[in-house]
Amino acid sequence: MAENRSRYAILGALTVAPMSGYDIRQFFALSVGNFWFENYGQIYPMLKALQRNRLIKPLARGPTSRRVAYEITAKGRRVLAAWLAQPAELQPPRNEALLKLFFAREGPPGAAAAILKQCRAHHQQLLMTYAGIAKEIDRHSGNPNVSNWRLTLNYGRHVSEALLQWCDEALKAETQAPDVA
Amino acid sequence: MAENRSRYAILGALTVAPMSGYDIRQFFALSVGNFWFENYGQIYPMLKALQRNRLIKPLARGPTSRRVAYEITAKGRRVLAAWLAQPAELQPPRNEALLKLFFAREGPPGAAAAILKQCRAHHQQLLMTYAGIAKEIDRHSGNPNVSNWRLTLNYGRHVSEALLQWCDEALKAETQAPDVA
DNA sequence: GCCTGCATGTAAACGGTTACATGATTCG
DNA sequence: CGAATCATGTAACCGTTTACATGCAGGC
Repeated sequence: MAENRSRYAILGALTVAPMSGYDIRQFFALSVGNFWFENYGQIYPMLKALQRNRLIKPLARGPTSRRVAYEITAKGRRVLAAWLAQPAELQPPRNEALLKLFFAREGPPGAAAAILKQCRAHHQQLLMTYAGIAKEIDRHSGNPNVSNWRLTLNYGRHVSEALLQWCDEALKAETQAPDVA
Repeated sequence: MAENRSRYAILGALTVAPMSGYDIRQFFALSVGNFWFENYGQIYPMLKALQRNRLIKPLARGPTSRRVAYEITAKGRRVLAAWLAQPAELQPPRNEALLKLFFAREGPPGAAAAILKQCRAHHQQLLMTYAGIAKEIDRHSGNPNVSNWRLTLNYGRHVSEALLQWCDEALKAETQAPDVA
């Protein structure tokens, strides 16, 4: 398995602003939910661990609030930077849709077509979501991070457009020589 | 986490031919290694479990060999078909490369460019691998599965071509407005 | 005889998800 | 007051990887 990426994801989130565990989850869900996610079961224990290693430190909290926000330390930034300098893991090892398509002949008639249609709808939906995100990004021009936001957004766009085309080609071939014996 | 897909992957492999645990690992590594993989720690316990549930059954083995091959039963085929009829999980939740790009400004100068170059080389390499696989598939024309093999192959081609283009666009933008402050 | 590949397996650790428990705050 | 949301956390479980252990078979 890949090494503990939640550690770096959380450190990265804290470079944007000091955050609580709750904030961190919101951050991932609302900003980069299309390619990253963290849940509480990872976040809270990791915050404790990062604090023990002095990679983050808690900010003083108001006496009325339970909320504990953390900020990244200089050491934390170094650890994050070292990770960012490493090559990334490209291409996840498993793709369930392709596995199903590979064995589709063993499924009911039209199983392959069903997955292709599901895939098509999925990426069409994604492209609409991306269009919304693009507008959102445009509203923050001036922020030094917009170029990186557009970068990750364009990744999704390229992939979804390519896969829409793939679905269409495959569905066309499917109707000409269908699975149904 | 997604439900136990190793179960179905192994059942699917056994529809191709009766196989031993060793064979199954080879099968995934050599045929669909670009989008699926199983290791022994999953395979052998799962074979026992599948046998207990009567989804597969061991073939008689020669007295000289330790090798135990399994074949899928009718019940096993039904279970596999039921799974194939279900919608697939599209788009894995985590993409490490995009996470790194998203926080690239926190890394050393040129961190984003380094990842983009790595990505470019990766997909160029993949496209060459795919060309080899295409030739391999052509050699099996007549096999009823070739259409599905081409389907999964084309998925990879579409994605890699799209991402090559994405890398080039991104690297071009990068050299115009580099990360290096 | 030795090395490579065939072949089967297990234990421990790790990463990640899910479900649950608890209670404060805020707003209508 | 009640509902939604803020907020923190834990325990159990599951899936997956890694490392290890064992030994046979075939070819150089």
